[in-house]
Amino acid sequence: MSNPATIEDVARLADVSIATVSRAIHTPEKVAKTTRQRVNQAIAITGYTTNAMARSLRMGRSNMILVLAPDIADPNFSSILIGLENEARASGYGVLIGHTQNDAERGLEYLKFVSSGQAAGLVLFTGHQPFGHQALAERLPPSVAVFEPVFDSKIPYVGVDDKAGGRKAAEHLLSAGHRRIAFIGDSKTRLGQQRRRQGFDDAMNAARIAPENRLVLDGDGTIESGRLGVEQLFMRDTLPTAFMCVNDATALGVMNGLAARGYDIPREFSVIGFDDVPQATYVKPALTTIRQPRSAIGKQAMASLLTMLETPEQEPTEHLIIPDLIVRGSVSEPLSASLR
Amino acid sequence: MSNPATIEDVARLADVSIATVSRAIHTPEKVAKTTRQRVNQAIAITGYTTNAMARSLRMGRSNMILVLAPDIADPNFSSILIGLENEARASGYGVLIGHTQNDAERGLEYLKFVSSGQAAGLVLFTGHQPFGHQALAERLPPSVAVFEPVFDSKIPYVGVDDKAGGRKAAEHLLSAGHRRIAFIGDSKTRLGQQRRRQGFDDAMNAARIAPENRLVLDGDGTIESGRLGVEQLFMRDTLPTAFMCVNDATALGVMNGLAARGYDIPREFSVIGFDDVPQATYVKPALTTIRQPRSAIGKQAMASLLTMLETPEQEPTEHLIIPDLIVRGSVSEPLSASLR
DNA sequence: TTGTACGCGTTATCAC
DNA sequence: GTGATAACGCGTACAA
Repeated sequence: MSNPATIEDVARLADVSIATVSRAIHTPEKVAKTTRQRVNQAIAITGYTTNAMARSLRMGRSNMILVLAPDIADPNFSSILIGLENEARASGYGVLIGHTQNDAERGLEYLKFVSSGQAAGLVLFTGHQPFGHQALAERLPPSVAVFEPVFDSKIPYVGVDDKAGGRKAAEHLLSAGHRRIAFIGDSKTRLGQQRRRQGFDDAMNAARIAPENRLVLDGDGTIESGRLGVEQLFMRDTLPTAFMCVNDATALGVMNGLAARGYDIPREFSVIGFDDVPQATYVKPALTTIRQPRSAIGKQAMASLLTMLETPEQEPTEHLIIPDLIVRGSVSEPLSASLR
Repeated sequence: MSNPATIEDVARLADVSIATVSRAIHTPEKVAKTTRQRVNQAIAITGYTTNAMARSLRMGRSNMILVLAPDIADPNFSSILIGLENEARASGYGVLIGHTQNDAERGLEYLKFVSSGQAAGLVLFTGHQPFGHQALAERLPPSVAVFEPVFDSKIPYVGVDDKAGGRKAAEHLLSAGHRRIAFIGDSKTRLGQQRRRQGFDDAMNAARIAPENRLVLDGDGTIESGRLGVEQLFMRDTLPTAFMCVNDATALGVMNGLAARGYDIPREFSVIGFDDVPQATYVKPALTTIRQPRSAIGKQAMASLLTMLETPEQEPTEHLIIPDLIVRGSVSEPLSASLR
């Protein structure tokens, strides 16, 4: 008998019906002490564990949450994940991760997984809807987006307040005395990046910085895009005194590009990032940045998802968390100021 | 009708029995052209997708592989994962990730997942058996271990040849002229670490280095353990001229500790790591190390697992891949040699 | 070529 | 307090 024991094996051994076994497990108070004991004994002997699949099939709902991530190596991912997991586990849910690699086929596969009821809810780390059959995509289970809002959808988003964070970053640069600032990493499709850009603009407007002193460059948030931004800027007439980067990866690229040209940070150029990835502390000088409250995001996102599961009628809400500025070594006053 | 369409909805619409629908999907050649077309049309209209859960329950086998990882942020993990995924997908399997955080409760949860047939196979990234019910642990599905062999078990291991790698690293140090070398990161429980240590010993023996010139320190493979190793060594009389670290994290810690004491690498001390994590290139000087052939490991591991699934009678085999030495900037000849 | 009916392991609704 | 039994959605002998 190498097959896992079923509820029937237990029933036979305890000499009761399978109904009684099920009751003994889920509503112990409704079964007589003595029978309950017999059942428990039988369970111990057979090593019975309820078959989660059959259970979910019958109940039409599982206790697993699927987290969809395009890139598992994203330094933001793991700590958000831990927040998600801890909160889920506290409510008796388990967490499974699907790695989509930004690939439609893989997305479809996971979509089938959830649509067949093997997951009760979905956490999207992707910034877009999972691809796949139209029919499947329309029947998404309760879902939340973390880290990046889902473009063009009504999926509730839990994450950092990008606009407020962007504003904080820009203000830090301004208060250090910078007046000509480059924003690296504008985007037409990524909502989070757009919002950070908005915060930047708000701060610049409030400080009455003329538009020609705002150098805005596109970028996709990669290290390369940061390097590229530096190159593009050096081909222009006017250089900024500070770089505000849409995220830390971009900032790392910018620092890299600047270092390659022999410039000293922060003496000659100031750089500020966004996210506070682990890398930010290792680089020299350590990167001043805006910190993502990652585990708080995970915790809140899962909490939202779970309430959606328990009370489906309730309208889901966005949850924006204001981030903190982390001052390290990559920002100082502009060179021109100290020359005066 | 917001519920997903079932096979019965399709059958009704195509005016056939569910058996015919099932056949039309799985053995199209066994159903008449005209009926097949009607069925396909009905499928298209309803947006039907077969319920993977019911299917697995009926067939007693799913097409998902579960990957168990204690720490999703391990820089070694993601590229091994991609190797696993590509290979799995080529054979029609999907990959799901369970993050155990080295926690027994979580391990048990995932164990239940597989034991209820929701995953056909298991990939262990943990270095130990998943914890849980004895009964469950004994009924593990076909499994392979990657990255780190599973201690005290017969689960086949696919990974780097740690001993050969350890030997290569030591030989590199020796051929640079070092004769007093510290090994940081010995372990009594972790097989991979032990094997690297063995390779180290082999090389030292072959070079006839006296045991008193081998400084072996315990360590758990974390950055902290590297720092700690440096501290411990500096409290002794004799210092090594080179550090062979059980992995890159340890090496980073060692470099960190050395830098904190104002030493120059590689002029005053040489350091070599093992793994070749992304970090290794960013640090200064860039770390000379042994490279894990990560995606090859993932590919081979999944291939092994899949053959175990298809032909269960076959004896599983270990698969050791010889790693390459990656020479960067953290090793040079010992200071004493250049002083001569 | 197609349809009927059973079973996979549960839970829940009835009766007793 | 307990036991039959009907679902959940699917695949597949077996019968037609």
